[in-house]
Amino acid sequence: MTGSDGTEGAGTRPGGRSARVRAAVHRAVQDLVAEGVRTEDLTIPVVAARAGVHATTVYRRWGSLADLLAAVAEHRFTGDVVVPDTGGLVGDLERWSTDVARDLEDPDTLALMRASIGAGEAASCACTGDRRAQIAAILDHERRRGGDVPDEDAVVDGVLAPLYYRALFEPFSRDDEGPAPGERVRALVGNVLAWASEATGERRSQAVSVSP
Amino acid sequence: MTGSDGTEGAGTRPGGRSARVRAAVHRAVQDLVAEGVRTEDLTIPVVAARAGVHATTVYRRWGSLADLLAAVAEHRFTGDVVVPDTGGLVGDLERWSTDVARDLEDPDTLALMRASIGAGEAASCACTGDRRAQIAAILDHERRRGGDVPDEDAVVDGVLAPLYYRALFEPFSRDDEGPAPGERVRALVGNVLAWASEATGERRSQAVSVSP
DNA sequence: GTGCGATCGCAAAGATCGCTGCATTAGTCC
DNA sequence: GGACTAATGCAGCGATCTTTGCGATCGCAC
Repeated sequence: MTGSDGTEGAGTRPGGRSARVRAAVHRAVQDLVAEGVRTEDLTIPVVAARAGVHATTVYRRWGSLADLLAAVAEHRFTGDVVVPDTGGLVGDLERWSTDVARDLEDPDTLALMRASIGAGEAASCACTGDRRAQIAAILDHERRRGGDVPDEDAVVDGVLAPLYYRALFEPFSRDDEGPAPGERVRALVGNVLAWASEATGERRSQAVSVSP
Repeated sequence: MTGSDGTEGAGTRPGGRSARVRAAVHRAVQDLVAEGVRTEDLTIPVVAARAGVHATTVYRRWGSLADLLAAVAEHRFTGDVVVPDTGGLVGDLERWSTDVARDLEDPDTLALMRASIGAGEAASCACTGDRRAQIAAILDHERRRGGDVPDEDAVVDGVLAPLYYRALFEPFSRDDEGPAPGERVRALVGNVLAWASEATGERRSQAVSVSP
């Protein structure tokens, strides 16, 4: 899911040891966060010790914990979901949304997201990774098939936002009552597509397209 | 939910000085966060100094910064929005959503929310305050008027979630292009009500009610 | 008004963090 | 294979945080 293990390969010397250190530190952050280490106890010396790396290295390469978390979040939330191609828009969106929802169900992922959000705006924005790009790709597929597609922002508002909201602010209702995850995702996708097909006529840019 | 100024109102002595200290500390946290103090620089001694209170007091009463932030967030995000009564469901929802959106536009509020989310699950959930209760109240008003109302979860998914998502993960698009805040809110509310009126018949519990 | 107990301020000690020189290792280029 | 240089390890320092014990203050009940 994470592809290769190093993310900022653009450095001047991305060779063997640097990549190993980076991977170890990233892994350490994810492990610690997953183990439920409180945000205030998650400090650079702790991360360094877990990674088997000297704390100085972490200070020099990432500077602050916020930057480190941002890097880890960006590395974690990009490229982990492959854009599906089931042959139809409904299938693509449902499959993709299910993948996203499953990702957000993971307590480790959620913990990393919380920590990143707390670290600041940059790390926060990194949590959505390339979700918009994935949506755009799915819509483009369908558009090339000649189908009518909803607005990208409509998908963000109608599918992505509810998934993230529930994951963040109502995590308790995960295994309580309520519809199964798959069913919930299908309902959300269905609603978005219903607006779209309904608004192909006049009020497309009025009721559905609610953003840039 | 505690009504008075203190969050842990169940204490043994909620009297004058304790209340003053609590208010001063809460105020200090909000002020510091509003001033853009980085999360890693927001420490208990700093808060105490700003509040004109000894750090020991803060340590003893709140223990950790996470708990303090959780208390402040809960205090901040409850009771700040009065449920409107404009005489109709559309007006009520639009007015309430606009209030919520305006609240989320405030950088201070946003920063506090970020810090709280980073502080843990409890503080995170406190950020939504009694939003669900407010929605339920609005829907109840309309129900008593005899009107058809959408599901509470439909409003959460269709209005609340998009507002929170944008505020958290795409704060940059605040004053860029795109529709005015009011227009955006109206579009979201319009969509939710469109599903509802459309689903009054058969598929109410299928397409609209996507959760418990 | 008086007594009790919770709460707060104060000062000092212990612990941890974050940073800065210097020596060493290990990629990378020729 | 050899030289060059980025990247890491190491030790130590100052600053800050966090805790602890004690006296003083203030709110509450009688």
